[in-house]
Amino acid sequence: MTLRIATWNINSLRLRLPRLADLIAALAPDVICLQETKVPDDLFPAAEIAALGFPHIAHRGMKGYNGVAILARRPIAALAGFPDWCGKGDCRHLAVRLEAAGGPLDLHNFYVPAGGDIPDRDANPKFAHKLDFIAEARDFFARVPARRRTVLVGDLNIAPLENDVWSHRQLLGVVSHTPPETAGLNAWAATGFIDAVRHFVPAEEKHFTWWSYRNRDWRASDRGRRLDHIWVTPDLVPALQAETTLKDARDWPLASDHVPVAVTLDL
DNA sequence: ATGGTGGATGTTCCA
Repeated sequence: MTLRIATWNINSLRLRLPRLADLIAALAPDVICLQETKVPDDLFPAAEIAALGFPHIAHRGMKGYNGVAILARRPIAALAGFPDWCGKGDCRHLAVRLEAAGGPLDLHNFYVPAGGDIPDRDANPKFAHKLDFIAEARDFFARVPARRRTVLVGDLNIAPLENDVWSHRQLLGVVSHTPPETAGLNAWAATGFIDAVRHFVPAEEKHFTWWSYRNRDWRASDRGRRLDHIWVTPDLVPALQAETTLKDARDWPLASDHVPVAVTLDL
């Protein structure tokens, strides 16, 4: 069986519900992980999403900011027992178990703090929060030494490789590509994950998933970053079939500043 | 060095 998992920072689920239908039409995913839903749980548009073919939903939202959701065509079971990351009560993580050929598969959906503008943990509490968050995530995942059948996706808000940003040299001091962030993200991944997108796209190629709203012509200037990621445990690498980064979504009407990313697993 | 845009909110915060 094939399982296609998509991740997208939708930047307001209620505003961009029509774009969710576009994503489904374009990628035909089995599971969709969303970040920045910006919708409290009691206002979650579950019926509308069920009507799009995704009746199985896990969501965790709050008013105005953050918020994550996992939408599935087939049943999912929410997983519990995770930290309240950094003790903030934020809605930045959800995990579910999917039934799949060969046994269940765990799926984590993360929205890592953006980290503010100043890349200094003493001057900027948001940057400290970001570094602490990824360190706590690293420590949590390190507790299981040989994790299996696990997929981790999300807006991780860090572009770890030189070609994950439009200019490595110019972004070394910009939050999302600074050495403490990329080292922190690499340490998290090193607890037992493979970068599934770079499995398909050579590290020598520039590859982005986000382009700022503040560029007049995002495609021409192409000052992008790869902030959205899909990781899999090594036992799933032989199942990796394909990767799609839906760059055209950046030109959709009322676009998000992030585009959807998907991988297909043949399980 | 600066400011540029967008979403949710409410007279500003977050990205």
